Amino acid sequence: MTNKEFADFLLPNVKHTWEEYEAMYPERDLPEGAIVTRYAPSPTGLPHMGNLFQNFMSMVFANQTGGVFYLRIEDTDTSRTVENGIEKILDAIRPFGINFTEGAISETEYKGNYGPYIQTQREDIYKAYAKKLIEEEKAYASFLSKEELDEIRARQSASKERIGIYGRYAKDRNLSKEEVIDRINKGESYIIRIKSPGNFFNKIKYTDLIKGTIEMPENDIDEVIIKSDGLPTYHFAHVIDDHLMHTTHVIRGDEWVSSVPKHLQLFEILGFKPVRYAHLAPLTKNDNGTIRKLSKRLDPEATLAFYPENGIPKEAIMLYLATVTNSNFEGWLDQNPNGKISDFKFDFNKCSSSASTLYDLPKLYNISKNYISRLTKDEVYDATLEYAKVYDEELKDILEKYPDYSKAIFNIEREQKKPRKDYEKYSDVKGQIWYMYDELFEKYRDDAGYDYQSITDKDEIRNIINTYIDKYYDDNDDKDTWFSKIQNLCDELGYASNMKEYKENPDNFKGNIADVSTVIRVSLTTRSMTPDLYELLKLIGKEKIKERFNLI
RNA sequence: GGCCCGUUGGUGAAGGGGUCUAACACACCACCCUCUCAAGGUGGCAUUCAAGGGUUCAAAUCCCUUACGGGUCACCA
Repeated sequence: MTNKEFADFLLPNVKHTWEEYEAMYPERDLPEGAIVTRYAPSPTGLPHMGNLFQNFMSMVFANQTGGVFYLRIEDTDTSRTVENGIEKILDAIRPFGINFTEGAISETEYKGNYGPYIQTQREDIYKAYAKKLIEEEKAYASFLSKEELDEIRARQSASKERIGIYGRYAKDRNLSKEEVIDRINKGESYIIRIKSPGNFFNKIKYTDLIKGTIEMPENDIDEVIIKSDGLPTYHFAHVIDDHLMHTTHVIRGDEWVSSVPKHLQLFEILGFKPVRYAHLAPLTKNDNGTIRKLSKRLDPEATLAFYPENGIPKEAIMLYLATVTNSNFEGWLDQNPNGKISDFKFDFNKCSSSASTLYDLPKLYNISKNYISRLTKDEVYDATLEYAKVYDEELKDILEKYPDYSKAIFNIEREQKKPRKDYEKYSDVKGQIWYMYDELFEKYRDDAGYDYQSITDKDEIRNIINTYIDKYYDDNDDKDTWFSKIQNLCDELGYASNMKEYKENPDNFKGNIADVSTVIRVSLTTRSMTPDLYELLKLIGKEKIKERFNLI
């Protein structure tokens, strides 16, 4: 029996040869230096922040080199695959503006010339290459049962040996074809293992794009490549797919670093050009002084749904991920306030090689706050409305009822060189401006509690606001006139209209212009901290100001 | 346990033999500014790079040991 016949016997009914598959997926026609990379999740659950980060990096490196970023579904563990897993992944990623140039687009469809992009639909391909290896005597059928495997592991562990199927433990390696055929005909189940040519005492070196040069022992483990259900293991599928799809760079979590010797060996055995690896450290957080991995169970911010739910702009998240990717991005953005992420040249050398990447929510919020402050009033209005449509009906109604008025509110101290930074997320908006709308003011003013600061005497408060509205306030005043009238009010009532004078002789006055302004501010809004008072008064208008003052 | 990786201020982090008594950002503190807050301005905030040892004229940067943190050792990905 020839090797070819033997391979046919072990893996029957394979439709194409590996040469045919090579021909079906020719080299991509891309510019020099183009990076082809992918996101390759298992449809076993929802993606988390770490995945988004990985996606962000992959997309950015592919885009800036004129390359390709595609989605491949690794569903070879059929027992863990969840229903609609692909849709769930797509839905979770969609709100963030991650764009795949090719790959799976639904449970059944894909776009691109290198598909299918779902591994269970590629079974024939993996088998074709497994047959090649069997023919070349680089892979073999192994009959080790679960019990035998457990026993070997237990023995190795007891004698403090390395664990795994290698060397003398790879006992099916040299079975004769006749014996293999005989056992299969008797109904024994088998899998295909690689016949590892490696020696544990040799070192291999590889250069990780992020972690730098790493030296590790050669792989000498006879790794499984085809499981008993006929599907490939991750290791085999990775190497075949990334070769056929002409992936140049694999950006993945660093739990894979220790598998690199296996993967590199597989590339070599198959005669493929290896991909370049970039291994990402896990995202961690500082939990009361201890650094630990971000956890979907413990940390809401690990879950992608957290962001849209809280009205955190996706652009801010991208900006944050950009600074996590290359920390010099932040400085660049400072120099180029209108710069876009796509204008920045990301560099693998600038990726942190530390053992963990801190995921810092306060920092994200800071970036978000700056981002929102740079938006125009129309953009803030639109984005807030979009958020409110899904998560805050009351806010949605009020924004839709008063579009122009709302935009005028958003425009206070906005669209200028150093804009006001009020909101770090769209869910902050209502809490900051509710008092500008009569409906909300009536509803919430009692609960809000008037936050008077230094002047708390009721009669004095009434005296200040009544004098002000009757004698001084006019909707048509410009800002300077408005301010000088506030000063006049102070002079009339015995408060210092000039802060410097007040600081020099505080005893000469009942208080100062800041105290008086605060009384007006609080009486109008209930709050001691608001945007520019002049703008607020003007927007609300004399009649309504009067009504609100009468409530005091 | 074996094998890998990491450890710089309150936080993130730059820097990979001399220009480092350590960039930058966030946080914090103080003062300044014709109203509060925000913004802005000025100044402050690691004599030291996990600890110890070594190489060198010279170390945060190279080497060794220790400690701590992370990852991995499946017919899971």
